[in-house]
Amino acid sequence: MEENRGKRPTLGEVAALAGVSRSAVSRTFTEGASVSTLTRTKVEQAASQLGYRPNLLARSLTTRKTGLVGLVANNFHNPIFLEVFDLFTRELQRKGLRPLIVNLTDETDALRSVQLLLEYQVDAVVVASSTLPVGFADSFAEAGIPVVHAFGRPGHREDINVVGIDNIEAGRLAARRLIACGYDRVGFLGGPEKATSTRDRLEGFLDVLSDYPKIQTRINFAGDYTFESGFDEMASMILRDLGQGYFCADDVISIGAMSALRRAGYRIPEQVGIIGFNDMEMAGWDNVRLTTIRQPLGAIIKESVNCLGQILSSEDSKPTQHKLFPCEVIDRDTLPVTS
Amino acid sequence: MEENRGKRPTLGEVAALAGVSRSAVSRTFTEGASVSTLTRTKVEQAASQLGYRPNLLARSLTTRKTGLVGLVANNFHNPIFLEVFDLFTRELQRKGLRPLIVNLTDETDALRSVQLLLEYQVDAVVVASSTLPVGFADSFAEAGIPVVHAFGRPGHREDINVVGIDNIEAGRLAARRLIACGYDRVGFLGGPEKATSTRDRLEGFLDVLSDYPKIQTRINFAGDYTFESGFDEMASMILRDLGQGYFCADDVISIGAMSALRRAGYRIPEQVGIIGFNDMEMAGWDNVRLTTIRQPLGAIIKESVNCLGQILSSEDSKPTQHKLFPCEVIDRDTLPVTS
DNA sequence: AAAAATTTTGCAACCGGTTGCAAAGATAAA
DNA sequence: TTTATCTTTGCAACCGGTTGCAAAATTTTT
Repeated sequence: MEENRGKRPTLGEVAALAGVSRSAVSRTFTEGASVSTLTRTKVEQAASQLGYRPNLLARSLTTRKTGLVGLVANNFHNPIFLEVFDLFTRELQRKGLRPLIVNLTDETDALRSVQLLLEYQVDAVVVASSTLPVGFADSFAEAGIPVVHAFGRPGHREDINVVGIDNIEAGRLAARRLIACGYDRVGFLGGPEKATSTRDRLEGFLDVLSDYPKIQTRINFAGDYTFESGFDEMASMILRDLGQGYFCADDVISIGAMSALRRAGYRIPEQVGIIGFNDMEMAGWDNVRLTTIRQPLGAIIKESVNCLGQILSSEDSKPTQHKLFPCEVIDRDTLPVTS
Repeated sequence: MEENRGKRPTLGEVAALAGVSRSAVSRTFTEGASVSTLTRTKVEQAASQLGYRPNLLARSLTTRKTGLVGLVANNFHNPIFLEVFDLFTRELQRKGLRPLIVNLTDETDALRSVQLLLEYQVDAVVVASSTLPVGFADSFAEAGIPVVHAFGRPGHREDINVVGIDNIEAGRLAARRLIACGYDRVGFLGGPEKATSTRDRLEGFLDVLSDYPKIQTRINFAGDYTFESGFDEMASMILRDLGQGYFCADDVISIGAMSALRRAGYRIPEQVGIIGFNDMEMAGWDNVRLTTIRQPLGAIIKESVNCLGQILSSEDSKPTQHKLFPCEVIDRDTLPVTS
C-alpha cells in the first residue's frame, strides 16, 4: 500500500518486483486471463506494495474500449436537467462507463465538440436534448460511433437509436385534458418553435382540437425553456388575447407564465388554467402544485443506457432501436378538477 | 474529408499518403513543433482527405497530459447545483479541459471513485461539495494529483486548494439581518449537522448573537438539502417551539420550511421571517421571492478553474491557494423590510 | 513411467502517438 | 564559392499497456 508521491508505478515495475514477466502482471489484471494462483498472488502482493493501478488509457490503445461515453447536452438552465444528469451519470457508472460531459450551451462550433469526443475515443455518445440542431447526432453515427439520442424523435436516419416519448400523443393528452375543463378558448405555449418536440406536441394538440371546431385555439412559442421566456410570452398574451387554458411546453415556462398571470391579477385555476410538461421535482412543491404531464424520466434514461450497453457488448450486429414511452397527466392544482 | 465508416485513420496512414515520416505528421499536429510550410500543407491535405484526427489518449501516454479533469459531486438534488455544473463545464471547456463526472450520490465506495479517476489519468480533480466526508479530497493530493476543493473549507492539509466562501462570516450576516428585524426569538435551520459549511455558519451566527443575550436562539438541522427535509424540520418546530425568524441553510430547505409554515397558516414575513442561502435562480421567481444570502457562484467557479489552470501550466511549483469570497444579503419578500 | 492433453509462461510485436538525436537541407556569413 | 549557422527531417526508442504464439510446466491418461 505504499504511495510514491507523484510518480505512479507501471506494469514493468510490478513485474520486476514480483519476479515475473510483464505479461503475467497484465494477465492478473485482465478479466478471465490465464494465470496460476501462485503468480497471481505474487503479482497482487507486489502491486499492492507499490500501489499499482493499471493505466486505463494505455490499455484502451490495444483493447479499443475506453469506457468513456460522451454526454452531450445544452439545456443547463432547466431544473429537469439536473434530474436527467443525476440519472444518466448513475446509470452509466453502474455499467462501468464514465461520462465525459459536453456542455453545448455556448459552444460556438458544435462540430468541434464532435471532433473532441472522437479524439477522446469515446465508446459511445448520448445526446440528451430535444433542442439540438437537426442532424447533430448524425456526425457521430457517420464516424461509426454508437449514438443514442435521448429525448429525441425517430428521424431520418436509421443508425441513430432514439429513446424518448411520443410527443404527438403527449400533445393529444394535453388537449383532451383542457377540453375536459369545458374551455372554449385554449392556448398552446410551446418551446422553441423549431424544436421537434415542440412541433410534435403541437401536431397532437391540434389533431385533437380539430374535432372541436367550436374551440378557439391560439398558438405561441417561447424562445427557450426559461422562466423569463414563459413570463414574457404570457405577459404579451395577456395584453393581446388571453385564453382560458394553456398547455405549456415545460414546467419552468409554466411557472413563468403563471407568475405573469398572477401579477396581472388572474387567479389560477379559476380564471386561467395551466397544464405544464415534465413534472419536475419542484412541480409538486407546495408553492407550485402544477398540473402537468409527466414523462417517465427514469425509464427513458435506463432504457437509453441499456440500449448503449447492448450495442457495446454485442460486438457484431447493431440493431437500431426506437423506443417511445407514454406520458401521463399528473393532476394538481392549476387546472379545475373534472369529475 | 472522406469518412471511412468505423475505422479511424492513424498517423502512419496519413504519413504514407503524404509521403513523409510519421514524425512529420506528429509535428504538424503539435503546437509549436518544427515543420516546413511545404510538409505541413502536404500533411494537412492528406489528413483532411482521410479525415484524420489525432488520438488524444495515445498522445497522453507520452505527454503525460490527458486534458481530463475529474469533477466530483454528490448533491444532484439541489437546483443550485445545475448552475454549478453549467459554470464548471463551461469554464473547463474554455480552458481545453474535459470534465469527467463522478456522481458520488450512491457510489458505495468513495475510495473506489478515487481509484477510477486515477486509472483514467486525470490531470486534476475538482471536488465540488461541502458535504463530502472530511478527508475525501486528500486521497487525490496523496496520489500527487492537483485538487481544488470548491465550496470547501481551508482545512488540515496544505496541499489542497480551496475556493469558497467565508461561511462563518455568512452566518454573521444572517444573524445581523435577523436581529435588524427586531426579533427576540430566532432560529438556525442548518443543513447536515456534520457538514463543515453548516458548522461554520452556525459558529458565525452564534458569534453575533452572543452579543444579544436577550435573544433566544434555537438550533436545528435538516438531514439534507431537500424540500422535504426543510418541510419536515419546520413542521416539527411548529409543533414544538416556533421562532420569529429563521436562517435556513439553503434555498431549497427554505422553500420547504415556508411551505410547512404556510400550510400551518402562518404568514410570511408578517408572522415568521425566513432568510435562505445560495440565491439560486428560482429564489428570484415571482412565486418565491426569497430573501437570501448570495454566494458568488460564478466567481468561485472561475477562480477554481483558474487555480487549476495555473497549477497545470506551471510545471514547477504548486503554490496552494485558499481563496474565500464574501457573500451578500439579497433582500426580497420573506423578511420584513428594515429602514 | 511414458505419452498425451492441458495449463501457464515469456517473448516479441503491436496499439497510436511523441521526441532526442544526428544527418540532411537550407540560409546566412565570410 | 566555401564555411558556419539554423531549420527541417527521419530513425528509433519509448509511453504503459495487451496478446498471439510457441515453449515450458503441469496434469491427466494409458
